This record gives sequence, structure tokens and C-alpha cells, in this order.
Amino acid sequence: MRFQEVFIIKHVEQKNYISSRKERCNQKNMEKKKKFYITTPIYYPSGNPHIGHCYTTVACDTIARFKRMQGYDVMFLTGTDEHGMKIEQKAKDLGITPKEYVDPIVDNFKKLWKVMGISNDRFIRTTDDYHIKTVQSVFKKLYDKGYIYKGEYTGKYCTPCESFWTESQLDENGCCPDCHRPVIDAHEEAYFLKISDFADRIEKFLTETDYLTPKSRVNEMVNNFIKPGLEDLCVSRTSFTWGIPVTFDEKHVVYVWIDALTNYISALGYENDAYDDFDRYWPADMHMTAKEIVRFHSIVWIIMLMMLEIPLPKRLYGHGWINFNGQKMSKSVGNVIDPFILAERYGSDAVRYQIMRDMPFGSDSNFSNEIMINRINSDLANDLGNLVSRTVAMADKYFGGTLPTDREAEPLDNELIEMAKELCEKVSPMIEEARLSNALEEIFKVVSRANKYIDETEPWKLGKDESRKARLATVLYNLLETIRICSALLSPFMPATMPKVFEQIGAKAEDVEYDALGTFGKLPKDVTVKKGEVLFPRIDIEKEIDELNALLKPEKTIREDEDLEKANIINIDQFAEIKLRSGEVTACEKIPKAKKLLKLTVDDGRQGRQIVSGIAKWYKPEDLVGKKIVFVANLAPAKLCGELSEGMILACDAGEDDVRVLFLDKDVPNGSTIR
RNA sequence: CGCGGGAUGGAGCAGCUCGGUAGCUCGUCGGGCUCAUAACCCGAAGGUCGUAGGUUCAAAUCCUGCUCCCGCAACCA
Repeated sequence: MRFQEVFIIKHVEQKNYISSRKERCNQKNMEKKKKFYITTPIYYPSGNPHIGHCYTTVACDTIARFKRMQGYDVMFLTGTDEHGMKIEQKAKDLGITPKEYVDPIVDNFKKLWKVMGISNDRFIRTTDDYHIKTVQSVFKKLYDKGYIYKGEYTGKYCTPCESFWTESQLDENGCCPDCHRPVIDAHEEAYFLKISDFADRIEKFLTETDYLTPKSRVNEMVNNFIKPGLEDLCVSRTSFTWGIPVTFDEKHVVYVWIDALTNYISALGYENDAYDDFDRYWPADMHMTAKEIVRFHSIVWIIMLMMLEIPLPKRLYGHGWINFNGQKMSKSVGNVIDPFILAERYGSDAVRYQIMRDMPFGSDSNFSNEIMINRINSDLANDLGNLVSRTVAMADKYFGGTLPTDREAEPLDNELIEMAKELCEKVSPMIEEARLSNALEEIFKVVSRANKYIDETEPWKLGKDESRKARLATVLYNLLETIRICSALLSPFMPATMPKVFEQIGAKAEDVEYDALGTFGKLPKDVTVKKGEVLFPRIDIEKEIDELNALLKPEKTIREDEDLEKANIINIDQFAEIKLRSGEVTACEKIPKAKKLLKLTVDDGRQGRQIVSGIAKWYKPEDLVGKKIVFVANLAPAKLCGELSEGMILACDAGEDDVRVLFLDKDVPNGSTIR
């Protein structure tokens, strides 16, 4: 039902858009339309899309729609970055090819973008033939120009595991962290991109242009990566095969950034035949990414383009993260609220609105179901939805839907009219600078003012007085006009719902075009409204939270059952290999540099040992001293934050974010075997 | 001394660049209204703007020290 709805609305909205686009072309068919090229990063399909992906994509979509509205010829690109060791590994674990692993996940991304009303013009996959062609050509070009050289990636190599490890990854004995067998010094042949030579140029570029936004990130980049010395970037690997082969050296596969970043130009047909609009759309007007990959988009990408002598993109916007209960949003945390479910329950526009509204540009934001529901209720249901509803209902009730043409203005009207008139001019630069939450804030100020205006003018009293019909018509007209301007400006944010508003207030396509938004009085004087469905139903917050909790619980138990099923069954001998012993904590302190680690000195009935444990969040050192604990005695030692750990103490999960150490009775001797 | 962000009424934030009445949203309480999606409008309570100093006629705003939080990096053996 919901899906169908979304589809129909999108269809209607497309039609409007197309007709207005045509008309504009006719009006100004002499001048060529200005272009606007905007990109999201390409997402890594090692897991399904989450609300963080939604944020970036919805933000870009909103800006893309806005620019289209302004009459730009927009190219909006998104896609997926599908190569790399991690995906190769995951596929291997499941016994399928990487492509087989990635395909259904990529489909989920596409499905989500459809559900969220994303209007991307292209969707690029790094496994697409044309992209592969471009990457190979770019790699070769850089090599021929002398910017890529063959070098050695030195590391520790475990032959049985066929894996490279860095020094820091090795265990205490300098052995393989996986199998604990000795490793050898190995040099993996690799190609490097010579970015070190560009340090001065890139610093100049970042500090002297306004490419990188927010500005505060510029210092971060310069201090962290440029000033300490730019290191050449490893751009090929031989230790895995799921990647784009280097044409002139078949052992090698292109590694991460030359593959991923190149999508922005391969999607336009740079060095391939699939498309032919590189000249039309490049350079990009706006790259948008989350802050963790700002580094690659501000340093590596720019240097690559300098090397290729390609014009540089105009803007990069690095936004913050959506935090969930104070924790960083990610695939691994496991508390991801499924955007499909959110969109299904509240509607895609409400979800779009909330994430845009509550994320001030550049900084992080919090997400919880409560925050989302409150936002939807107060802004969308109470303020906007209700404003439309009451206005249309009054026009219907007092005038049978069609306003009479007599007017009677009062000075009281001016403030509202002025605010509505100026709104477009005020909000446009905000959207162009990706300050979407600010833009929404401004629009909703006018919505609020309109609600207040109803109170001031008391139209229900005018309605009872035959002699005040002209005044009543004026009031309602002013309201409809205000709604017209607000809803049109909101349409890039909420493309599914705003066309319904247009219909209710009797606005035609030309009334909600960008050029019509700076003027008050576009709707015909005898406009006819049409009562419609409730735009944003109010959500009963308590009931909803209960239902969400109910949704979460079964999922969890199922997951645990699955875990058990998947777990390997071991025999008694295997269990006997794990030597568990009792011990007493004789001293305990926090490791200063580490947040999660406690250093325990344990009397194991022998010479004593030191154990490091990641329980600092739940235990203070004094909670443990003198306590008897269980530890794994024959675990290979390891170094954690520079501290030696000989063994592991046992603890259990006691809840979502709670851990309890297993304590023994005081009279248990130290060092006794547990079996 | 690894890098960065932050600390403002119960919650979440704005204000700090360019010092001079501390503002918004939600919540609470009181009132108004009845056109509307138990929505809308008005009012009130509630803040020594983390802390200690300094500059100044004047500091949330500039400077210095400190404390605490949160990210990144490291890392739950």
C-alpha cells in the first residue's frame, strides 16, 4: 500500500516538474541552462543501508531538487563502492562470489532510494564495465606521468594464513594474531601514488579557496595530514583479487581510492563510452560526504585531479554523524534503526524532514525514535499539516471551496505577507550552502506566523457575519498564499507530500515554480480549494514506542538462537584445551591512555601475572581488588595499549550495555583448575 | 604533551567571527480560542551561560589555567 502510494505521488510530482521544465525551456530557449553536478559518496555494500546513508543521500536529493526547481540542468549521482578485501572475505565466508554477495545489498540500496524518493539521475557501481575501464585508464595515465611508482609495502606475513599484518597487529610474541604462528618479514609489491610532492599545493588550495566546508575541517586536514608530511598512498595490492586489475601488471589490483574516487568522473563518461557528458557537467559543483572521508575528498582526490590536469570540483561539504543513544551510528553497533521500517511507519517525507531538520550542518546530531516522533508531531502534524487542514476547511465551510473576489485588507496582514514574500530569498542561499536545518527553521517560522495570524483575525467570527465576507476572503487568501510559498519551498525536502498540499490549496504547477515564490498573490482571487486527506497523521508517542519495542524484541531472541545454531559444536577435548583457573586480584589500576582498559595484577597461585581487561566502563579498580576471578590461563599473551596481558578474565553480558565479571567465593584457593 | 569537538533554565540547541538587554524548540504550569489532526494562540515559572583567574567602563562573547564529557586514533584477548 505504502509503496504504491509513494510511486503514485512521485509520478504526479515528476509530471509537474516536467511540465514546468518544458515551459521554462520555451521561455528562455535561447540561453543554455546552467548545469549543477552533485554527488553523494559511493557506499560500501558490506551491510545494508542505514539511516546515516539516508542522511547524506537525502541532503543531496533535497539540494538537487531545489536546483532543478531553480531551472538548473542537474546531474545527481550516487552509487556503490564494491571492491576490497572485506567484501571478498565476507563472500568467501558464505561460499559465494563477491559479486553474488554484493548484488542483493546493492539492490537494497536502490530500493531504499526509491522508498525515500531519491531523484538521482545515475547510479554507479564500481563493478560496472565502464567504470572499470576508466579506472584502468586513469591508473595507467598516472603511471605514465610518473605519479605512480612501484614500491614495497612492507609488513609481516603469515604464510599459512596468507595475510599481511602490521607491526602493531602482531601478538606479544610477534606472531600472527590469527593463528599465533611465526610471521616473516615480507615485502608486498605495491604501487604508490606520489602525493607527497603536492603538499604545498594542496595546503594552499585548502586554505585559500572555499572548497572545504565547514571551514573548521581545513585546520584539521592541514594539522593532521599535511603538516606532519604527506605520505605516499598505497594504491594497489596483490594480497587479494576482488578489485580492478592493473592492466600493465596483472598481479595487482587497484586499491581503494583510485577506484572509488574516480566514480565521480567515470559516471560522466571520462575515458569511457558509456556516457558523454563529462564536458557538460564537470567540475562537480558539490561533493557531499560524512566527515570521516573528508580527508580523501579534500586531499587525495584533489591531488589526483591536479595530476590528471582536470579542473577541480567547486565545493566539498563534510557533514557530521547521526548518533544513536550517544553511540556512533554504524553497521557494527547493531542498534541501527532500519530506515525501511521508519519510512513505512511514518512516511518517507517525515523521515526526510526529521533527519534534515535535526542535523545542523557540520556537527553531529542525535537520533532516537522519540526525537523523531516529537519532531514529526510538532512540526509536521501540529503546525504545518494542521495549518493546511484548518485553512482549507474554512474556505470550504464558509465559501463552499471557492473564494469570492471582494477583498478587504487590514494593516494586520502586512507582517505575514512580508514574511512570506521574503522567505524564498532568505532560504535559497541556505539550501545552496547545505544549511538545510536552518532553511527548514526559517520556513517553519512563517508557518507558525500563519497559525498566529488565524488567531489574530478570528475567521470563524468573520464567517458568522454576512457583512465581513470580503474580509474573511482576504484572510483565507493570505493564508493560502503563505501556504503556497511555504509548501513550494518545502517540496525539495518533502517531494511526496507537498504536491498534495498544492492540490488542496488549488495551486497549479506554475504557481509553485521557483520564479513565483517571491511574489505574493499568485493564486487566482477566486481560487478553489479541495479538502484532502490528513497530510501528516499525529503519532501517539507512548503507543508507538511500545510498538517499536515490541518490534525489536523478537528480533533479538531470534538473533541469539541463530547464533547458537551457527556456533560450532565442540567436543570435551576441545573444551579441555582451554585452561580456566581461579585467581585473586591483588592490585588494579586504570591504563591512563586507554578508555576501556583496566590492568589487573592477579595472584594465580604461581608466579603471578598481569591481565588487561576491557571493563573500565563498568568496574572501578577498587571494585576488583581482593576479589577472586576466573581467567583463561593458556591464552597467548598480547599487548594492549602498550601493556602486557597474560590471559583473560571471564565476564558476561548483563544487558544492552552492561557487563559483569564472574566472581568466585572467597575461600577458593588461587590457581585451582576450573572444569 | 597524539588530533578534534563540546560544557548556556528539566531535555535538545542558537548566540561567541565584529564584547553592551541571554534567545529558540520540546516539556511543565496558568489562561485564551473553537476554524482545525485533543491541534492553534497568549502568558508564567525555570539559567551566577562548566570552573578559577585576567583584559575592559562593560565578558556567554576576548586571553590564560583547570575540571568534566564526546568523537578520531589506540583499543574490549
